[in-house]
Amino acid sequence: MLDKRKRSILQAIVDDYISTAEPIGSRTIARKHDLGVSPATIRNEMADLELLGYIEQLHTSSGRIPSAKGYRFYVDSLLAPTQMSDKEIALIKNWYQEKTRHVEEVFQETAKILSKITSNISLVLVPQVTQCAFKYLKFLPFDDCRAILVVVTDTGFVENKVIDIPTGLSFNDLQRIAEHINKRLSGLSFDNIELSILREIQNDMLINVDLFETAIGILKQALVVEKNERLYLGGTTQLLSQPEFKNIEKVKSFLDMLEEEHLLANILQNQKNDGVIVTIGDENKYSGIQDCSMVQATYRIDGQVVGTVAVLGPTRMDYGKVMSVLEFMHNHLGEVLRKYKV
Amino acid sequence: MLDKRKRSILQAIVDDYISTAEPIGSRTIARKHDLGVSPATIRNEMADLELLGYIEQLHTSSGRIPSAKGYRFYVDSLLAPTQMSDKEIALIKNWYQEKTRHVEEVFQETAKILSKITSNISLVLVPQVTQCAFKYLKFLPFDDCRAILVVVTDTGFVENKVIDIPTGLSFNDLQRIAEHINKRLSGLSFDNIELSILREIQNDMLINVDLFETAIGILKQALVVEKNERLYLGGTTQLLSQPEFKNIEKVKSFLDMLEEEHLLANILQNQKNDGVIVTIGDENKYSGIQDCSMVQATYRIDGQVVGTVAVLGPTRMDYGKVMSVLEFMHNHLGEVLRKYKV
DNA sequence: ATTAGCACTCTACAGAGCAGAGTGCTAACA
DNA sequence: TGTTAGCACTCTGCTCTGTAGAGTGCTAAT
Repeated sequence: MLDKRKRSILQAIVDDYISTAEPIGSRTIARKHDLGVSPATIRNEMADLELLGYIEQLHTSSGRIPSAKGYRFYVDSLLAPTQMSDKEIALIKNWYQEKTRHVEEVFQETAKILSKITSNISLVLVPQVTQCAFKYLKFLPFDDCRAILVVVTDTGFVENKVIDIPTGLSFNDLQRIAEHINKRLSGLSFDNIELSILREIQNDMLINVDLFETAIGILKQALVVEKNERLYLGGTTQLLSQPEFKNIEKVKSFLDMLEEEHLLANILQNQKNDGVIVTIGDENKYSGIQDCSMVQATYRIDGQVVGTVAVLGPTRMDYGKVMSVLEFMHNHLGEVLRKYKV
Repeated sequence: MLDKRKRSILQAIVDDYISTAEPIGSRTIARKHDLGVSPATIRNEMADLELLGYIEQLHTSSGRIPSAKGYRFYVDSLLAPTQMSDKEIALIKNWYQEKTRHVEEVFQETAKILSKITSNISLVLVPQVTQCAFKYLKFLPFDDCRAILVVVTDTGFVENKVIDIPTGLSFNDLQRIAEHINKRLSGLSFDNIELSILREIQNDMLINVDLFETAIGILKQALVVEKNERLYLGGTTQLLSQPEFKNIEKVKSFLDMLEEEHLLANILQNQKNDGVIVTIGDENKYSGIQDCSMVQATYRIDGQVVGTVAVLGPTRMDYGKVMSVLEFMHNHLGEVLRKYKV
């Protein structure tokens, strides 16, 4: 365990580096932070800290910057848990009120809010429909050869698709099929709708196999659609403001990486604990972001975890601020979704 | 009118500059293009071309680059109209087939295709629902206090929203309201649905003013939703590959500008002619893109222009390629939309 | 244990010098 | 008269050099 002075010095280094992005020297610390000791003493302490692996040097005569281990210690032991100010909270609530009418907009605006406040990239993982329960589906008339299929979940997600009516089927047939399916599937989560159940329904109905396949195909298609586009990204342009992305090549490869949406979605999905989690540098499993840090938080509807929000940025990020914002989202995003959507 | 040799030289300059992004000197032209004259002669011709305003010099001893006027002449008189190769066309068609299931995806993938092929930013302006005709609306049950409103247009757009059932109204009341509205509005374009008609309906129905206001409010809300998000952007990261955006500040201000979506949407909407249009440099009205060029093209469904696609990039863009791709979209996007959507 | 002093190291920046590419002008040539 | 070779000139971009500034580690004194 570090003694008090070492902790103060480490804290000074991390704080300063986060705000200036410049390596910190012993004189700077002595000047800015009143530790009551001379730069020389600080130098000795810094040499110790470097030996212990908490800070690093870019070259022999440069100041020190925090290592991943240093950030980790800072986040775990030095950072006083802060809350967002009432003013900021009011601002966010107002933002939601003004800009969101649709569910999708809540996710999108959440991504915008997060990136705006933290000046970093934000990710919002949308609840997967497969975790919701099927409520009913319904066919609406469109014209002689087409109909509109509407699928409704218990959480109020509504998905629709214009479909061709299979030849040989009347609109009434479709309605009968819908009724049957609804009777059997209503209340089941999409994850639990297995082919076996669908087969049963088919037997019950004694209808032509082909027609049934078509109907199920349509249902599946609607589900596929819902699965897509379930990750909202925000603030990719914020990158350009960060000094670590002065190099345009770096920006490019990073943005290309971001387009591999499913990878990011996987990372977010794998969060086990409920709450705010910080992953620093090479603690990240996914190599594309090993020189970045990610702070993520789950959010819940009716007490159940349905999705994750996250902020991704250079390891040199304002952990205090980012964590407080995500803490807020962790506690309140469910409420917002509830209020605006369903 | 320029004589043949001047035209060849101008063409050489534009072609080379488009592919290398470097100013072109007289020797380079003599070497690469077999014009049968010495660099000195070319120098004289270039001096003339500069005087006439077709080319420019960055500093006294640099090579020449095309001016806006030069590009204009190139596009109008030097560029042989090219068509996309069969291979490319097959590639695009295949892309649509694999990646698009939903209408929205057609727009999104169109943006991706355009930016990928042209290495520039692409814009896809989605048909506004207000140009379509209202077909019908329908309420679907959700729970005791909420219902789902579905609005259907004649082109197959379906919009839905979960709404609170106004207190005092039963689900049956909603259905009666829907029937009435459908009877009166079906077939009208959204642009033509004026408040006056809505008032008439209200009188017909002899229902409580408040309730009616609520119903109309809901309808309007659905329309507002449809109006949003009608511009798809693609390939913003392509910018970073262009040498004119080496400067990171430039990239940043440009991306910020792009976020003002409505401005871009306006530019695209104002296209009067049906077909492919090229706007070079300061021919652009909107100052944010006056050092860029934009190539835009309308697309049609059933012969009627419903939207615009465009490619935006530095004036130094491959006009031949961009124009051929947009020509293709002009002719075929309607088909694709028709095939995949309705 | 702390600190002042000192020699040393590394970066960032500015200026000098040079090679390379390009130009305009002039005079010679077909 | 149109074309060309030759030449002096200009501007950029690169490398090299020197210097100021910040920072370090070590040593010896407090």
